[in-house]
Amino acid sequence: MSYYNFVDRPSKQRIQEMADQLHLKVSPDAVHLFLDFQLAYREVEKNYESLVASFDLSESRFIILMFLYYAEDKQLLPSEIAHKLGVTKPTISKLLRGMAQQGLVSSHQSQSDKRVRDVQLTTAGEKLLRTFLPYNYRSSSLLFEDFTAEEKQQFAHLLRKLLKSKDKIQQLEEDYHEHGKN
Amino acid sequence: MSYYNFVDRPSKQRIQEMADQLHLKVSPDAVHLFLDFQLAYREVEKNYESLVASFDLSESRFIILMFLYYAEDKQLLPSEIAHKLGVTKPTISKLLRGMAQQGLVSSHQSQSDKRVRDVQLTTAGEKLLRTFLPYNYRSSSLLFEDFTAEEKQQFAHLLRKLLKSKDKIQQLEEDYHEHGKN
DNA sequence: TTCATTTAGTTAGCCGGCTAACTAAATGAA
DNA sequence: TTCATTTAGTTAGCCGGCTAACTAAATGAA
Repeated sequence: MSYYNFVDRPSKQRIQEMADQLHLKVSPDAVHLFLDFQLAYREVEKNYESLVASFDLSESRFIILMFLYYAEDKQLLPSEIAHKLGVTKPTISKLLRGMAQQGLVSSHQSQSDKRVRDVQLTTAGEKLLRTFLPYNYRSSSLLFEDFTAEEKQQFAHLLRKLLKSKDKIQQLEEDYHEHGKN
Repeated sequence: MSYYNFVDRPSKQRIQEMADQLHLKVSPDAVHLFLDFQLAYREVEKNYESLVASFDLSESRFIILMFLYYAEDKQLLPSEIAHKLGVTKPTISKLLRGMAQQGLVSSHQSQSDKRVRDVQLTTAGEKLLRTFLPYNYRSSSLLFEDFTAEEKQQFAHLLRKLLKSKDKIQQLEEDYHEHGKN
């Protein structure tokens, strides 16, 4: 069975009804648009992750291979990779252990600092990266194939705008912690 | 420390260089735009999930409360909830067990079909839902606050277009399974 | 009426995230 | 030079996803 994220999506009417019931003066458009955004991402990402998985990779593992490929001596520290990828140390620890088992990276204790392990891209890792990369390029190209140059520009603009607004949600959360709970 | 998803993003130049190296005739724009899309979603979603977590909920738990609220007798079967939410049976099984422990739902074996458990929204569950809902509306409103009506319409249009293109990635994967592996 | 098939749900175990708590090593101020 | 502090990494255990394999009950064709 093929699962579709969030099958039962509320209609604008239902969103409006609920808002009225709660005496909220809001437009249902924004809620609906946020759901559209989430759905679009999740459906696209599901197919993208599935493509990546065909190569025995995950998106994170692929990006780690890219980081190593571009690093000096094709080598980085776990903490550097964690920072670049934007994940915590325990997460990178698990990912690298898995990639080492796959033979995509190798790691050795550093001589200069014995707390540290140098993570090295293996030839197998580089080979897999080169095999997958064309598919990665193609997937993005296909995804935006039907977009005009103007539409692509618009989309980038709207995404930037959205990204800037994310702090407002954080602000809302802080307001709740300060006042809302009482 | 505040983590930022995927800190080290490749520049268009780097994307172009790699494409040249692989002799791929692709524009780096699409790859870059896909990364923008992923980043925007993940950053927004991170803050949204954090807001939801302030109410001892996750997005999935919140949506389940909504389904139950709108259901006849405020009651559904696990399999119905799984279908509406678009997740597998094991996932819903875990979620509902957690929500029952929180006291948000209760469940009882059905008389008519003994394989089945009726999941019921509790008064505590409904109360929490009513507390959180205004924040949910506000978060979406804030997110799109700076969008003009036209921009919202454009965004919805572009997201629909993107959603339609997701099948091309699946097609690419099928092509790989058939031909690419040889 | 029986028995193979279907349906509903759970359990085990994996992945990629997280936090909390830990060990080991390096650092730097007194 | 010492020792508190910082830094690097791991382990345990949680969450929300998944697949595979299972049990129990309902169903429907012979």
